[in-house]
Amino acid sequence: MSATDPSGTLGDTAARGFYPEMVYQRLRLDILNATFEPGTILRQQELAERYQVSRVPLREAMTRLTAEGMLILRPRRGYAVISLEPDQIVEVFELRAVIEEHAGYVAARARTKDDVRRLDALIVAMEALDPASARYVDDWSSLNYDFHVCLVGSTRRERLARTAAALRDTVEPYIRIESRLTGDMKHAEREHREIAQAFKAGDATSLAALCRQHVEHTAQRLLRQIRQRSAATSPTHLS
Amino acid sequence: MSATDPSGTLGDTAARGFYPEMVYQRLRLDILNATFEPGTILRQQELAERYQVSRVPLREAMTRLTAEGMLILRPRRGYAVISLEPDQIVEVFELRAVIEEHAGYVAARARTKDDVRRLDALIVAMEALDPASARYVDDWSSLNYDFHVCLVGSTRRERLARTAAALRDTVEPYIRIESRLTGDMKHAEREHREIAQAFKAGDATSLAALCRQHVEHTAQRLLRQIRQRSAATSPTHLS
DNA sequence: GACGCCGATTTTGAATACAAAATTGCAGCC
DNA sequence: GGCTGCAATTTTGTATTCAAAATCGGCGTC
Repeated sequence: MSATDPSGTLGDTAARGFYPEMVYQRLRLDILNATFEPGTILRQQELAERYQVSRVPLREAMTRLTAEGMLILRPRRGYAVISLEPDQIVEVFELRAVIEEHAGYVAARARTKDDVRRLDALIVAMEALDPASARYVDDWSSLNYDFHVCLVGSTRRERLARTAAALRDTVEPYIRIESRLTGDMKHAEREHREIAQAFKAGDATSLAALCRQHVEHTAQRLLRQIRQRSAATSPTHLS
Repeated sequence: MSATDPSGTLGDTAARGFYPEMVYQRLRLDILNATFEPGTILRQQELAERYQVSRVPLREAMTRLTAEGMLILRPRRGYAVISLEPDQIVEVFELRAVIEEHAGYVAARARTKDDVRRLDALIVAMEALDPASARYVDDWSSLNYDFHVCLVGSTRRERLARTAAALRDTVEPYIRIESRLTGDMKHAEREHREIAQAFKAGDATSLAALCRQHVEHTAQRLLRQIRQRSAATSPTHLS
């Protein structure tokens, strides 16, 4: 799976100058970063100009993102960034828990020395970031994303990696939005170190459990934040 | 999730006369039925004529199927029906085992009386088919497909259903090809009855285990057939 | 006889053009 | 004041068109 094709949907060619792929990558990042917030309706003309292509390759990228669950299409109305209710976020995390537990189990057995080095390097990079920097949360999120890619990629199972990525992508905007508000990455970093340890040791049972817990804890933190914030935003009926 | 939108990728509208959706449905069935066998290169002009649309909506359908893993795109070369090595088939079934076990657990708790009736009806319909009929395997496969849709649909979890469907779809052509060769559906029918029983009883633990086993057994039967057949086809090196 | 090169043909990718549906804004009415 | 209906505008979906890349086939050469 090449670096420019994280979802592994293309064949073997490098696909230089293949517009749909490039637009897909850029639009995908814009959604993950919540540059286009959940619920945003995406005007085709506008986006085509943003990415400097015609509507044709743009629509191909949107179709792909729709199939992956990051966009929703209402025919003749347009595409919109998927907006998830708390219930749906829970659903995605439950599925992720099941799948990434499995991924952890497989990864502990299939991983190479190189995988171990890469994962460690990512942890070092994350912990080396300056929490006071303006880009802190975004940089951290990007590395954290790579951390998960590295982990499931170590399974050497294309389909598993794709499935896990698609699910992660749908909740990633929510995680980033809340991360920006809290700025607290320490909980995740502790869990990452535990995961890296079991990963290096090749302890499949432990790694599976840790991966599941990591997903569950992430869900818990996220949902707590969302509920707190929605309680604060809508003053409820007792004004 | 509407009957015309099994993958749940569209919004709420009925999408009348929306070509990409129609073409998607038809092409998808043609792949599931192995009308286009794994590895087949799909010529766009030819297919557009087959489905009576221009290449534009056809390509949209193909993009979607590519994202779902049923096609593969090699840019500037064309789309082809995905062709899986035995290893990859194993991978998909392992993932399915994990996911459908989870689905069984959830379904046993979320299912309605109507779901139970529908599942039972499907079993009755399957067992009522005439094994001597020319259409037997195809009709049975179609009902079997609905059986699984009903089961995971009973979880009321869109995302889970979509994920499970996408994985099933990639191996379905192989199952149908082998089913046509053997014509033996009895093993699956016995397992279906056990599943329906736990489903009706709402026994989450049993249903989860049965779903996992059903997937595993299907994989075992399929792979045994494939290996037998490939051994018979290629006479190996000892001529 | 096999291999490689070069032109003709096919096929895909992308832009443009057009048609149809949805949205917007405004006027008139209750 | 708010609602309804209609026209103008916008926006999407689809066909057509064109350009570029890949494939195919024949020819010559080794």
